[in-house]
Amino acid sequence: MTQQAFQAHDHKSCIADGVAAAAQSCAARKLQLTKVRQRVLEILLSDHKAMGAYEILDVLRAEGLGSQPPVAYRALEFLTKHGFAHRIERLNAFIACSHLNDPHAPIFLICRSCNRVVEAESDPTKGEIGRAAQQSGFVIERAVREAEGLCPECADAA
Amino acid sequence: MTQQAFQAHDHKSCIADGVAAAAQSCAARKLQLTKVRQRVLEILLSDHKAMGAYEILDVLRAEGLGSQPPVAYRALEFLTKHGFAHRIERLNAFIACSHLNDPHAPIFLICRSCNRVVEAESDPTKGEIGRAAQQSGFVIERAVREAEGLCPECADAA
DNA sequence: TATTGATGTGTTATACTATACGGTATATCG
DNA sequence: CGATATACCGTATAGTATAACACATCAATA
Repeated sequence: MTQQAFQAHDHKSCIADGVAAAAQSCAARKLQLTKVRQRVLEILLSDHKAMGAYEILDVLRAEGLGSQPPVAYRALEFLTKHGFAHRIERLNAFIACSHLNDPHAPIFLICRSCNRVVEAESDPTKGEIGRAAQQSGFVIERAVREAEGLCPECADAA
Repeated sequence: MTQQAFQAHDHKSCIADGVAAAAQSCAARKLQLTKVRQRVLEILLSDHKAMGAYEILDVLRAEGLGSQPPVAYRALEFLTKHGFAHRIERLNAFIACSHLNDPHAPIFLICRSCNRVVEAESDPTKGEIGRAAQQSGFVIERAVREAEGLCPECADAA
């Protein structure tokens, strides 16, 4: 785990750094980080919670950047496809990536009390899923690994 | 992995055994395996694919067992709550449990080509997710572990 | 320059997934 | 029996996601 969003940290830098890293990555890969895409990334970076597509759309709409669902979904598709954001299946929601470096296979820890989400990372072909796949000759292309529970603070409070 | 649904097997017994085991388990736990609940379980057992709630509802409707979404969702809630079926988050769909014995933490291998799904099993507190949680003091209550890819047969075909 | 193709945006309409709520019936148990 | 909980059904509505078509931009190229 390279980032501990359950703990206090310099959050402003999360946004600035995230956008800067994405911009650089897009430039290097000849991808277009357009206005809407960048704004959606900023919105996702603005906290460590997962946001629904319609929640994001509400923000875009208030800013005149688009009013219909496809606007949000298209931006989210771009961001997730290129690794700048991830989809949390359990929540039908999206979150900015916290490992904007290399291709990676995220694990998410979702606090059901404060709704914060932390992204960890580890090779899915290793571990239990990989072992199960190997036993049956299954070829993994994508792995969903999400844990739901209580973050340290909420666990203490309870 | 105690069952290899990617391979040929006596499928009729999947249904019969599954229903019998569920009936027995319900009796022991004083749960009501009502007509609709049992029928939904049979439908899920009838193949090793995940089925959407509305797909199940279509069958119920054709049989006069109910016509509105809540009918299917209520039965599915019962079945998943008591471990007779599982929800596949990645697919917004449901599948019969193949380990009708003890409480367990399933792993699913989803073939994107033939849509078959196999359930494996292993303790989620161990392995990568547990390690990530432990590092941050996160308390896991439920884990989603789903791999998408190609089953042996479809991988060979490709 | 004119054409073409690829990509992005905007909008309308619709499909798919899921639950809240109100009312009735049935089971269980003191 | 009466009380409580559980299951049921249906209506209505909420929440999530995509198909399809029109228009704009830009880069490569005939």
